Amino acid sequence: MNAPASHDVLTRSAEDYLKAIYRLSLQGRPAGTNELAQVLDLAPASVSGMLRRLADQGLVEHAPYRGVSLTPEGRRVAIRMVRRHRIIEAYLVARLGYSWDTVHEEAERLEHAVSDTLIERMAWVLGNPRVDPHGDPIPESDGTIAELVYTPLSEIPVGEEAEIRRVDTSQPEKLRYIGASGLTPGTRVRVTAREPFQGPITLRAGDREQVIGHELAGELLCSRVEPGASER
Amino acid sequence: MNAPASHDVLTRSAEDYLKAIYRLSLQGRPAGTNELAQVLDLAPASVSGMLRRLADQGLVEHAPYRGVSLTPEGRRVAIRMVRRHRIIEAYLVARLGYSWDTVHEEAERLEHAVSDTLIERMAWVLGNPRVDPHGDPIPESDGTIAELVYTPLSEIPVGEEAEIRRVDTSQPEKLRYIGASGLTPGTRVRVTAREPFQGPITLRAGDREQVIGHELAGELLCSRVEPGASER
DNA sequence: GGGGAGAATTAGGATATACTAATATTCTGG
DNA sequence: CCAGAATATTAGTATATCCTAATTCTCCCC
Repeated sequence: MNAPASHDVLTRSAEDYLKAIYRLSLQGRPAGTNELAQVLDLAPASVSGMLRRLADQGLVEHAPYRGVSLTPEGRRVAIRMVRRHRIIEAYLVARLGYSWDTVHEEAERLEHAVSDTLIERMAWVLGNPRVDPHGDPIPESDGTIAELVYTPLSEIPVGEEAEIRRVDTSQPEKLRYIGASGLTPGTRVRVTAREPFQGPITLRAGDREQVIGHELAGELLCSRVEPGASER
Repeated sequence: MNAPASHDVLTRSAEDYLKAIYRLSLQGRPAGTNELAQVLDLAPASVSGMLRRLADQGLVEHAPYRGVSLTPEGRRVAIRMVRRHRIIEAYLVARLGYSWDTVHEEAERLEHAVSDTLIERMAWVLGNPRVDPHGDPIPESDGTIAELVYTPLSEIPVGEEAEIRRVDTSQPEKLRYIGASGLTPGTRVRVTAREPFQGPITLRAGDREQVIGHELAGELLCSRVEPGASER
């Protein structure tokens, strides 16, 4: 499938570091040590140590005191992990009755243990889905990933309609709340009001009106719907 | 489900040791260090060390120079691992197109990573199967396991009929050969000849006649079929 | 019942990963 | 342009697991 790749085998830890660095790199700048430590829930000193080892293996580029970024090889590994994670999530929800707020944790462990074969079979059984249950894009097995640019619901102008495409959190409580509010990917909403200074946003989905906080709205990524047109 | 249990969490290694000790204990005597080392593919010295640690944790009873056996707690863990392993095998074969000669390896890794929830969902989706694809019994979630006593095909008298119930190997090549020969669990065979001195055994399955070695026949576990009666 | 053979253990080291505490570097505001 | 804050690294340990080599124990045979 993929992984024509390299050397020996990576440890779980190494895989987690690479995935975290990948995610932080999406912000457009190298990832910082403290930042990584926070995401991985480790002491910064531990991160420093691991970064050196990853650099020795050619997986990251580490300029001390300057941050880390992935080498092409490290990026390949990271994207492979992301593919695994999201396919697992999609599979567990579609075939084993998982809810979208509980899959993350399970996938977090399984992604390190499954074979490439199993991943490809899960993907095949599901018809090679392009997104996971949260709307996150699933990288292709060749490493291609379509990181689509969506607009946070918090930035949709009042009066406009938008379709929720992706929910950018993995916190179970948040996901449960969002799910209970019916704001899952695929839902169309119209912003009917917005209070200034990061204030709450009022929206209408179908015939249901509700108010959500600005921060939460920032995690609901949408595509705008041209009035009377089909978008995407 | 199960695991109302104990202390912290066990490492993969510890789980593997316990499973191996459990398997060896089925022979009716405590497991030896070298024996374990061989099964686990480790140096005997490493096993000695781990046994002490497992004993400290109350999972095994280790009389130095005398062998190890499981404590009730250790046995609980071991059986839990066996349940996981077998449910995973059953699921992969039933739902993801795995063949019986490739599941073992995948299950060997997954059994350490899946949650109890996932295991129970897989079991549920399959209708709580009682055996895995090799005919090995799946322990109940409460730890009950029916280790049925079967007769090796190598001991079925000439002329008698038997039903293959369980195939006692995890070697992929062997399993492929057995599968290709049609000697899977559920198959009925009649022993038509047997050469002395561990010689080959001739058998008829349906209208197909074949000869298999004595050792292989010892790994095909059968229930004898009373002529003209339904057995079990 | 003394020697071995074989089985098992201990001694001493290596690797991978994490931690805390101490130190070094970089940035930033006055 | 420098002092303190923020950020990051190094030093020194700890744990878990494995290894090889050396030692100890058990058992059985002559």
